[in-house]
Amino acid sequence: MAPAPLRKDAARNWHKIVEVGRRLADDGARIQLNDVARIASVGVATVYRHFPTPEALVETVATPGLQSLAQQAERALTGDDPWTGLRDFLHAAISAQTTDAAVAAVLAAPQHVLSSTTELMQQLTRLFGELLGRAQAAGTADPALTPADMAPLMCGVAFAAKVRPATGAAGRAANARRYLDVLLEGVRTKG
Amino acid sequence: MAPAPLRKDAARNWHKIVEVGRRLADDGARIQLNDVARIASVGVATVYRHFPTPEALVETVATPGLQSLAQQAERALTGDDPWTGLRDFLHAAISAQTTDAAVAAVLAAPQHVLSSTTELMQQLTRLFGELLGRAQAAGTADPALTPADMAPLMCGVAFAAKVRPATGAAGRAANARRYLDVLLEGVRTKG
Amino acid sequence: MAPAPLRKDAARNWHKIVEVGRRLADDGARIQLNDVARIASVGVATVYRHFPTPEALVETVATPGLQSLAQQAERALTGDDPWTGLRDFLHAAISAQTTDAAVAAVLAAPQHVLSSTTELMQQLTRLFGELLGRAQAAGTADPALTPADMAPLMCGVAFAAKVRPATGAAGRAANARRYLDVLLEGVRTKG
Amino acid sequence: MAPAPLRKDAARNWHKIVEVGRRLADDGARIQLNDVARIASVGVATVYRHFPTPEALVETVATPGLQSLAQQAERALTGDDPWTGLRDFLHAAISAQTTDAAVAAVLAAPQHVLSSTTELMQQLTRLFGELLGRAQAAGTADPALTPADMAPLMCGVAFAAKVRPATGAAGRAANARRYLDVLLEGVRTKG
DNA sequence: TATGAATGAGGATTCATTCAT
DNA sequence: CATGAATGAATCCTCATTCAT
Repeated sequence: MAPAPLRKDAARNWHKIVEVGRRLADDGARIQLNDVARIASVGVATVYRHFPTPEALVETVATPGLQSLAQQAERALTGDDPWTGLRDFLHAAISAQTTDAAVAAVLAAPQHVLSSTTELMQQLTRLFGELLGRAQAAGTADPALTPADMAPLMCGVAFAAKVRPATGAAGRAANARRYLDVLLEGVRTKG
Repeated sequence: MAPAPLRKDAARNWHKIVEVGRRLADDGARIQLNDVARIASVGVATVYRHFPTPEALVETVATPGLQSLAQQAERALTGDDPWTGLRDFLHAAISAQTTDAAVAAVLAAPQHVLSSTTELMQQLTRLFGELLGRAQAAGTADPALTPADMAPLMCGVAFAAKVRPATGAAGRAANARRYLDVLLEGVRTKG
Repeated sequence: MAPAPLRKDAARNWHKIVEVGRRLADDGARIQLNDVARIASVGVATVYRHFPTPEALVETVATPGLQSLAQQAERALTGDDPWTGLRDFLHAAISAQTTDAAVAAVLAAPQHVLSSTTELMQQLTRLFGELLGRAQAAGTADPALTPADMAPLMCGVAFAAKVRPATGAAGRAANARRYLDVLLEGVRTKG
Repeated sequence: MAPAPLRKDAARNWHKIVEVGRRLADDGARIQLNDVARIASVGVATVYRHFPTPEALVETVATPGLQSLAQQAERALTGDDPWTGLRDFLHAAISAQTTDAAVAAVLAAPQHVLSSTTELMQQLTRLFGELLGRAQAAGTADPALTPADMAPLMCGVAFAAKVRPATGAAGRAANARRYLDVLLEGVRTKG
């Protein structure tokens, strides 16, 4: 989220660019670095220096959301009830994707251009795995699932909510929650 | 699937174009009418006359798959066990999406350009609804779900399988089936 | 105006095409033979066989108007007053151009593709010359003008009226008349 | 006529483009931005940035001619003899159109894309009106004419000269002058 | 002769990226 | 480092004309 140490003016530009990137990513539109530059009132080359590709910008935009997600996972791991921890975290994951299109894009991407993003995603996958593993060990989660299934499943839920016609962001978010609840019912092992 | 009655040579071109369209759609790539023309060894304008937009071609390519899906739904409705009917049909839907990228694209599209596609999708939604309704009436499916939820959920499952790294088409298909089974477990009402 | 002797069905097509050509020419739009074919519900090649180029069609459309103009010129030559004859004929020429865009196009064209049009235009130029010559001989028309000036001047008046913003065809025609009257005042030799 | 303040290299390109535009406009041909780019040895997009449409380029090319015309009109208004002022100015207007095809195009266009051109044309129409009004007040010009008639009439004269077959630019210019003289004779009120 | 599908060059425009200032 | 003009390949689409049926 924070740029490498930069001169003060460079840092200001960096922030302006990321801010605009966030706005454009939210529209779901494919980001064009030229547009970003124009809207941010910054030279194109400045954008290109900071973010060589649109993906780099998207990943940067997504970083805070992903970090917060990782923190929530770690907090969930400290709780007593494995199932509750898993469930609450997955709700957070869906909420993050619904709120922040950049997070959804990065979660669904087959690979990443920033090494920091790659690390973050590995961390996230590990945390997903631990949460799932705890629940499986407790006998409350389908043992057939693997850590690598969790992120894709979350992307699927978010995608389903995007496909489903809905009125407004709130409606879409509500659908996403419903769909996640159905899925969780399938993940949970019935006693 | 079949073109409007055409002259023999026109029909040959139509088929060549659709064939190429199917190949390109399978790659998941965004179809470019110019490429289609080149690969099909046909003039650009010929492609444009038959299919004014890429969407028109994709929908045409998807039509047989969607029709076959509709037939399977109708057959499923004739079975005795509501749950089995629903389950088998949803497996067919996932299989169709995994096999035929055009089907996946059309199912996930917010709207369609061919009136025939629109009708087909309405028919499909209706059949989805009937299958779901029968299962709900029998007390074996979550009553909170609506007919309009089914297609999005299927798109979500297919998307999840696409996001999940896998080796080969077979691996992806297997993942899709696993994910659908998890979801079905969530849809099914437990006695 | 009349086609060369044709089979009955060919003649019917010829008329349909010319009729559509007249409508399209009236819009002032550059005629496209393909559009003509579509609107006339006739094959493109049929249009091309009858009229190899748009100009051929335009000239054909203009022919009746030009012929009627020639007749009016000949009638004007039989009158007693040279000036009245010239004046009335020029009014007719302006009216023809205002009414029939094809006439205006042919009159302003540097050359023609149909030999019949070429002949008609030569005849018209000759008649222009005779009317002008009579008036000049009577001392009522500027002797500096030549027969070859008349058609261009008429085109100029029609063009001026087209440039001048006006409401509706009637307004444009009225402007054209006013402009012609001013010009005639300049042509007329004052006693 | 002058570009907005530009970087030195940008200004050089701007001038090259306008220069080529002037040459192509003189041919009377419909300007194609792509040709302009090629002939000016400049990227297409460079032309498009400076002049989004051919009209914008034509209007820019015409601007110096129109400005000079406006200056001549203002000078003509300072003279003692209203009729001489009007006459000389109209000769200048015809000469400008004959010399510079872009001027003719802009004068005849129903509307303009550059606001500067619109303003220039309004100014010109006002000056036309003042010159005409002075002559009418002095009883030497047809009171039926309005300011809005002057530009169209000048376009008509230029058009007539273009229609009239002539040898070389000089011949065409001579015809235009003759036609204007005839028209002026019609405009002038005879004592 | 009539048809209309086929052609593919041509035209307009955009966009990601580089580079001179 | 910052700027934004320049680039030109790439894309999308139309149209006049031909030719197979």
